[in-house]
Amino acid sequence: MDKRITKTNHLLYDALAKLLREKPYNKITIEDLLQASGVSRSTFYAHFKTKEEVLMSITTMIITHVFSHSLHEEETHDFSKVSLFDYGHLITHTLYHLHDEKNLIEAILSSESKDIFLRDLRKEITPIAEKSLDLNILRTRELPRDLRVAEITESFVLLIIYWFNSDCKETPENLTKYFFSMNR
Amino acid sequence: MDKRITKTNHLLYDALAKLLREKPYNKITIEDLLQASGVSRSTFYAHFKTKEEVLMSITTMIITHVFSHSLHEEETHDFSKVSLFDYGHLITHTLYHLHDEKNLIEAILSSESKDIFLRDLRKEITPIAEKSLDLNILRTRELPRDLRVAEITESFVLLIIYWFNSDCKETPENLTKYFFSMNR
DNA sequence: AAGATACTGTACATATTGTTCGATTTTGTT
DNA sequence: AACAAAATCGAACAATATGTACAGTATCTT
Repeated sequence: MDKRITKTNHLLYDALAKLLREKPYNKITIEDLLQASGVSRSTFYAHFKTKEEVLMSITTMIITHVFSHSLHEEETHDFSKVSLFDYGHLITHTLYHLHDEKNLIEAILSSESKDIFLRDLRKEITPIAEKSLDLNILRTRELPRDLRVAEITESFVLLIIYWFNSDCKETPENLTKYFFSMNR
Repeated sequence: MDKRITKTNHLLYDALAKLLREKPYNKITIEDLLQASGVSRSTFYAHFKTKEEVLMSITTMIITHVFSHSLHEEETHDFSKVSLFDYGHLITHTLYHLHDEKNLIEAILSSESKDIFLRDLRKEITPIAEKSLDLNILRTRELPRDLRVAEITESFVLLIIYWFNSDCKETPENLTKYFFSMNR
């Protein structure tokens, strides 16, 4: 990948993160992004069509990083033997990775762009939740499968929101405990 | 209230609902709203500053209607005696009211405006969830209070999303059962 | 019926979006 | 080190959207 492209991307990422702390996402214009990043208009449009695409690009970057070790990617393993302990460990691990991007995630979660980020996050978590059900790691409950999957997914999302709302004070280990508290 | 204002409001509501079925919320401009509603530019700005305000106005209208009989408004009653049966009945009742606005809610939930609607919905449900915890109608679990409140609130939101996603096929009574399944 | 209030239509200033293109700088490659 | 490819810049421009102002008309309330 060309260095220049990576540089431009990060200039825009940082600019958006900075702007998100100053004003609501809806009020941020592409113009603002150009100003704050120093990237020229023509360069911007060479990469993105809208500011939503910039945000989605950030989101994808974060999620790719955070979930690089998650359950659903390790297809080669024998998951019929995954224990609750392993599973908990995976969650804890994921939370630590999320913490690496604290600044960026904080900026996103404190704005209306939050919903776009969470939408992508849910998309990533949902298949993991499905697998967890199939492997009987988490209980079925007396619910339609769709609803139960959504419930598991959302419990994780709520956890993250809670965590960042309280400035990541609690330990990932504690949060993992909460997750099981919600899903046993 | 002046008839003309009500009329203008509903012209805009209907226009937004119509547009939401045609294109994503972000792509809808005030210009579009004026075209589709037949309301003049100056009249629009006499009532609203942004299209978000129109959506919030719709949301408020729906929520006011739906929750007019809910738990947190009947302060005069003696809720130390509220039974699970009464509580379930209240949920069922609320769902029936939601169904009255099926068309509008469907349009909103199928678009990105969904998040704005759900934000207001959560704001309405949260105090009810808090009260339900205080009255021991729903269990505490081993969670920080904030997180448990969010969990209860979200279970109701998930229920609604699930319901409308499946075109409101299931009965409110069934959904109420699901709600307790998630919260016992 | 009369005064108040809301609506329309037009006009206009300003801001934002999105595209184009030639000149310049940086990069990856040999 | 030199060259070709690719990315960026900057400036200019058309098209669209936002937001305001005001004079005339229609409608409501009492």
